[in-house]
Amino acid sequence: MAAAIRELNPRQNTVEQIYLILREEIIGLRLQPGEAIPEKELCRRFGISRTPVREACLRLSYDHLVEVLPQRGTFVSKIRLEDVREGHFIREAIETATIRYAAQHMTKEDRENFRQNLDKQQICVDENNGEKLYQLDQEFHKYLAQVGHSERVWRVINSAKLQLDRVRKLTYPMSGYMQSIVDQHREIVEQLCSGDEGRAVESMKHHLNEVLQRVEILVEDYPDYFV
Amino acid sequence: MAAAIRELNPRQNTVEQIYLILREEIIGLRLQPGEAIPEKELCRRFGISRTPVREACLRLSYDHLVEVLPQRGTFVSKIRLEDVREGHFIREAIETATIRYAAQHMTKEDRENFRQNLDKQQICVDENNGEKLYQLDQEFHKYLAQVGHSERVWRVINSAKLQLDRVRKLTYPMSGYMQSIVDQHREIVEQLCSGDEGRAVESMKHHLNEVLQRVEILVEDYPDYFV
DNA sequence: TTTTTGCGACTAGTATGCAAGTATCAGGAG
DNA sequence: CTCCTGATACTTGCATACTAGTCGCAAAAA
Repeated sequence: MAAAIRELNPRQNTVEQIYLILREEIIGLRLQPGEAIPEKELCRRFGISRTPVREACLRLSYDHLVEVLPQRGTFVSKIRLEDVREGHFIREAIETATIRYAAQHMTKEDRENFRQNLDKQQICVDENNGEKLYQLDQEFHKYLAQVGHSERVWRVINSAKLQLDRVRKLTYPMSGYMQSIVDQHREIVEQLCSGDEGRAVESMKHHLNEVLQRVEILVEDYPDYFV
Repeated sequence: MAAAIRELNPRQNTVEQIYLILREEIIGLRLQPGEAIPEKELCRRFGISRTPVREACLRLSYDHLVEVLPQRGTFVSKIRLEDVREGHFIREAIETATIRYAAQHMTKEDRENFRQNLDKQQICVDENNGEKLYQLDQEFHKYLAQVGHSERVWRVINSAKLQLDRVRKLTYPMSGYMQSIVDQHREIVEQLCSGDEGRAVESMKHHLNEVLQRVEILVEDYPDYFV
């Protein structure tokens, strides 16, 4: 396990900071599925006591990102394909609803923001920058969910796709896939802007489904990550 | 605040038990929106130390059922109508998707279970037993979500409607409303069983929307519960 | 050789005390 | 009378110590 010590801001909520750091490392696969993460080691790493570390681990366990086994240890959860599929089901349901909602509530400013986001995405493809594309991808879907809504809708979507996200970046190197993602995003935006709600929904479904399909293939290549 | 001491099972996870008890009391309005619930008092009440109490409160705060304000106190959250509406949005999106899914995957056993549940609901209406109807209502939607899925889909729906549930029972006394709920449930099941997917979805939307409408009225009658 | 048993080193669960920030209210200044 | 100030009694955040259960290995028994 990585031993890099990161500075925490003592002014901010310690638990939240630890939680975000660990979550990011689990999703980024720097903490691998099945790996043990003893609380004591996390204490040493962050230079704090067990209490906030434990509370962060508990919160991660609510997200099903770690499993806390009493008197045995804390482990990064392995990925269950069943969970990925159910996350997809939930995500598809909400995201198609957000598409319908956005189609009717989008402002000129929203359109402009989407266009700018898409331009940046294209640059990432050209520069083969997967990490940045992932973030812009997140922003894209987040912004879509927030047209007319608070951050809460996005948080539900985000937590539904957590398990998927853990292996999603592994699919980026597939030939032409990053470009394909951006093309699909662009299609969705164009259909939204032209008011073609029905086709925008279908494009979103197709987009999400392809993401799922790509991930399901990974079970063969990375069997250790899955249950 | 209620001071009843409840026995905890020392064999089971303490935090989980506290969490479930408090959640149930918040949703049942025995702990009222805005009310302070100092951790120390909960310690006395359950006869345990602050650590597990605190962890339960943290978890409740992730559900937005309480607000933990550092150095100030822990309070039962007031209800934001905006949150109720967004919860409705999420719930409607997922529950209509579950209807579509159930329409295609329902077994004979499922049909029978729905019928039995509906019969019990009718008895509750006849006996004017709102508490029991609430539970059967929960079971109804839970069972629907679990046709072909694990409990996880239901948990997302349930957490989306948490804020709504906190005041939902207050609408039951409205004249004829309990019967109306059961009638709507019956309509959904009938359309599902006859394979009329589209109309079942519309019935579900109508059902959920009426629940929302009834709750929105309450803001006037119980202003203290809302922000 | 194989199986059983018990000790030791680990783990998370819980209790407790202190640190640090906030609200309240009494008392004094203006 | 009004406003400011400071002591005090709260609150939660965090650190630490202890409890209790699990795992693995070594040594003893079969």
